[in-house]
Amino acid sequence: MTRPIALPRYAEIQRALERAILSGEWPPGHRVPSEQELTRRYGCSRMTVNRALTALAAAGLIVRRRRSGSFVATPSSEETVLEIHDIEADVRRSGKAYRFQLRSRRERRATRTDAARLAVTAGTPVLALECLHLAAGQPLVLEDRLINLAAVEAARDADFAQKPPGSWLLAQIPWSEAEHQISAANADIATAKALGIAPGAACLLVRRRTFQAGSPLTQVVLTYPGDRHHLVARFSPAGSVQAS
Amino acid sequence: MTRPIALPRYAEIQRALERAILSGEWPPGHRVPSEQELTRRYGCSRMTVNRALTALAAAGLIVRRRRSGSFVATPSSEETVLEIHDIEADVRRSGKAYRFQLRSRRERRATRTDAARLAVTAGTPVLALECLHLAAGQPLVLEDRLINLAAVEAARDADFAQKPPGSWLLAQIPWSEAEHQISAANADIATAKALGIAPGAACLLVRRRTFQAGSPLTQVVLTYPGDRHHLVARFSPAGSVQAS
DNA sequence: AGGCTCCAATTGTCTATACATAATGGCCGC
DNA sequence: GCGGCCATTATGTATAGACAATTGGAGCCT
Repeated sequence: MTRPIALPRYAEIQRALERAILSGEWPPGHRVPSEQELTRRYGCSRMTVNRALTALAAAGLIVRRRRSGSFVATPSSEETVLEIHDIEADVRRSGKAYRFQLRSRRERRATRTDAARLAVTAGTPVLALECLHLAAGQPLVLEDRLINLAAVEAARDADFAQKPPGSWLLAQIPWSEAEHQISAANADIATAKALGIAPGAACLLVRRRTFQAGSPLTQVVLTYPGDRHHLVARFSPAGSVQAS
Repeated sequence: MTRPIALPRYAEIQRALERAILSGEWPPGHRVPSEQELTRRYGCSRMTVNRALTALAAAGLIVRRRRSGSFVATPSSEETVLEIHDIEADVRRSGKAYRFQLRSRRERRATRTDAARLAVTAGTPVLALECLHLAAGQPLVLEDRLINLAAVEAARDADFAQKPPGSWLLAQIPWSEAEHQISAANADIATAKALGIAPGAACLLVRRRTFQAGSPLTQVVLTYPGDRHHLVARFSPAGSVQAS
């Protein structure tokens, strides 16, 4: 059992705000509590709160304006490699209708393949989900997810037919580390059929593993039609302040 | 006229150290002066110095170790989406033989297509290069590059048959901002032939534009065989990149 | 109404200080 | 020598306080 290690307070604050933003609880434009308010709420000094907010601003999650306050940033319409986004919130934000299909749900003990995908030992209880996200009625991305039930027990009882597992996880489970692998592959028959593209069409694969204090939480493979989607990353040499 | 705005002191320190590192004056492993020392040198408090060093550490330029001090980081051998990468150095680091072919070199005034790719006005002098990087004798990536000769005049006389343009640019030209777009596409006939893969095979496309103070320097499209290559990004919640 | 000034809220930066934490390198006992 | 203990050093986090810069909005004047 991994006891929650005491994070530094600034990190804790940062996490809390981050979750509210990424989960969609605070939509773009929503006003983040002022430093004063957070200082009171978390019982710490303003410098500590400031450090958390400054980091969030550097990460592009919030925008800060003197006298006005801090506001949740409106994400660019393109998906950013550097962040974990809630697909549902993303689609709705872009003004399109969102729909979601749970195509399969299987609870089992990890096979050797599962074990390799999730970085757990074989036999660990896992939940395998396959779903399809649709934007404006058109297939957007195929999600093939494994959840480590040993680490996320609540997932066993969650109703993933109603709420996409990504949204649920983002809202429920804090994570400390993530890893993306991005590659390309030709769509196989099943994938092509699900996404409504030609078999063999190039797809963009985003493989993501998320960890909490070193133990794996979930692994997901997102398959995007290659011609309809791209990822974007914008950055400066040393992560210095961006002039927007 | 933009008069030099007085940067905050932490930013000034950060930039000074950054320059020493990026210019190679301080090689990887070189010990950065301690906070004490910098405090004395810049005549400011330790918190201010600490802020600069913390930012550099977050950006992965330095590594900090208690009791030992701060050291210039050795660039990671992992290919990270977040960094601009010298393909030659990377291949050699992985122990494979590196070879490089300049397939074409054309100097011209920007066509409308060029202008759109590079974000310059049509008519600007540009250099168009196409090259192939090989690792262990096998085609690794196809590079299709445009260089803005108005911004990088020295490129006109550089011998890109000897040194890959990416390496040359990285060594010569400082950049302030970059943008990645990652997508997937099926290989067309020419691409397939160059990379030695089947026509229609899925390829990973990395489109990168680099800027200096707002003006575009270069645009490059890297085409990787989708099955042989992937990009990796490791990060923590707020987007602070972890150097592992 | 329209325009002006001024106040106050909020963020941005900086300082001085304090204590926690990690780890190197030497001291000491054997 | 050798092994373990410990002082020292450097970073990591946190605090309280201060002043600067920006700007939304209230209130005032015309």
